[in-house]
Amino acid sequence: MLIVDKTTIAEFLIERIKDFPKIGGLALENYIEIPPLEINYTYAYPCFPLAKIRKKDPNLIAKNLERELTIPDYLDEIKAVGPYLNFRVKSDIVLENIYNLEENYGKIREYLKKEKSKSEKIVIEYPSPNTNKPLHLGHVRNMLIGFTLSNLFKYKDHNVFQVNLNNDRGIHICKSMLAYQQWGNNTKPNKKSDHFVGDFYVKYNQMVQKNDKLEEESKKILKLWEDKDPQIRALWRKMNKWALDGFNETYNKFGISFDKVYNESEFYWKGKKLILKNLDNPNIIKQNDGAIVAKLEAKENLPDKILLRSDGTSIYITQDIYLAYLKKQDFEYDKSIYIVGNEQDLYFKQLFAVLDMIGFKEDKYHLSYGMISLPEGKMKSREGTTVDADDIIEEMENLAFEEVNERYPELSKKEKSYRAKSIGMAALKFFILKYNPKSDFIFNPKESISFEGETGPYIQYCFARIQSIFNKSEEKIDLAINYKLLSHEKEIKLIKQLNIFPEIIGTALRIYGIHLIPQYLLTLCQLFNSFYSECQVISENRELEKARLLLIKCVQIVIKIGLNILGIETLDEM
RNA sequence: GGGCCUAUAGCCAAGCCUGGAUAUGGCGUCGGACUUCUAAUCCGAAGAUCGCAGGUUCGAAUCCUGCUAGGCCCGCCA
Repeated sequence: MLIVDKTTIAEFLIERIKDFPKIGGLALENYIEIPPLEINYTYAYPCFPLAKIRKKDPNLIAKNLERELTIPDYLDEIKAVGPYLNFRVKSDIVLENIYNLEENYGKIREYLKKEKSKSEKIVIEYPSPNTNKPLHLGHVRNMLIGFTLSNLFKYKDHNVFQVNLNNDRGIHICKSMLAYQQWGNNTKPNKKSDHFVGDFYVKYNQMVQKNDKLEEESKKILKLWEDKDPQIRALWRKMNKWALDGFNETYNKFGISFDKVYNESEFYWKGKKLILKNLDNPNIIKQNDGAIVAKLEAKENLPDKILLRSDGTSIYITQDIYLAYLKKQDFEYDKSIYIVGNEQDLYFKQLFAVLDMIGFKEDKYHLSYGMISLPEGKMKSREGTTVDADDIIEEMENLAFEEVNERYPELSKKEKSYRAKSIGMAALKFFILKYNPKSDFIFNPKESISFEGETGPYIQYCFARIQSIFNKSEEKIDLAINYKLLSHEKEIKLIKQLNIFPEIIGTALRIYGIHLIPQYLLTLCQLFNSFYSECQVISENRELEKARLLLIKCVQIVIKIGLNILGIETLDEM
């Protein structure tokens, strides 16, 4: 087995071109690019830098290189096109690699070189909800990013620990509690229990408009809570359980589980000691009013940050500092990742700066994702104008059920709802994951719930179509094919796309760009569908059929790897 | 007042890290393809001053500067 990627091509060129321009510090792979889709070559070397050195026309240099270079056995062709030197990798190599490695194909470089890019311990913290209201679309994005990133690290053989932090105390919780005390009549949930709790949070915010005394009342409850008033604590435990029970149901729907769940209420005061211990640090100062502040302005060019209130009590960052140590102690991690929205960008810069300042120089990363808003504007949980996580799942599944029902009315109800669940979740997950996590986007409920175009079901459909061909074909799939037969333009494009999959996986991990995987799958499936409509697989020509079967088998393998990482199921029929 | 982010066809996005081939898809619009492996599909057409103005470069959507518009954030909330 042999790997041919950008690095391979760059190594090949560097060995043979004496004046190959080595621009400082770049990784080898950066000299080579993947040509645009319409160019039927796998890799390209642009000759402009050489042209500069040699003071010659890049077109001419490309032509000369084409003549001078002996084609290595892993390439079909080296071809000068304008100022570009293009390379085409042999189909045999690509298809054999995929067929032999199967689910491991996406990590072929590590696999073959056995350079065992050492397995790291990685802690990923998400979605860290407040326990006073149900999960909404923002949490859905958070969960999908966290889950997918975890899968991606796991796929690359890292040791991933998923942890969740329940923000289960504080004034916002007390507001829901107050509303329940006032208007709840001590009733039990008559609906999904976190929704039941959330209704009281909305109720509070409605009522506080008319009666601003409620504000004070909720502060009283907070005080009572902190004084460990038994009745308030009992109410708090009861409502928190309702909220968390509801969350767990939703986590289950997404297939998410955690290695450890932290509750803010169990340690929020513990950071205090840590801060006080660092008072000898010249940048951590006790002000005249007693508050402790981290001076970040001079050194870090960040606003100063209060670490402890003037009355000595802790604030949010106090416990986050403690939690950083706690996670290190619990997992001995190499890297700690926080999945948190971009409205907290500054907060995390400050948190990390403070941690560095007090000697906690661990590898920390804030994966900051953009907000989802609705066509009419921002979602506000206070006003209950959010897109609810459970509702959107249900809506997607219902619509998928209708679609399945329309196409295959004769199927059993059980089979219909099995497919509907799978397709509905695929649509929801893919819709959110195909966007760059860093950018904001607008969720238009009417247009978003679609099973056509750039969607999860489109990818699933592709998989099922391939499966259906396997069911019909009498030929055996194996590597004993005539690779020369795969010469149709659509086939060449497909093989080119298959070849770059491991590099996509590598880049996605390096830049935390998990959207690269859905984007890649879309292109792959578009190419497949285009191939499908032009090239008949099952055929009188047995040799051709065998060749094409192997090709689409490889497509199916890669789709499966990709969807697995996204937490999307494949269906053999749909 | 300061900081960060964003701006790509009617709409939604990819591409920006690492400058390179005619700016890539989808939705919508118009036209076409099911007696052939699943039409949740495919093919074709129309549709882009890549926010504006400069700069760097052989070459800029991509890098730099300024400007405009929008979003988010800015010491005792979480």
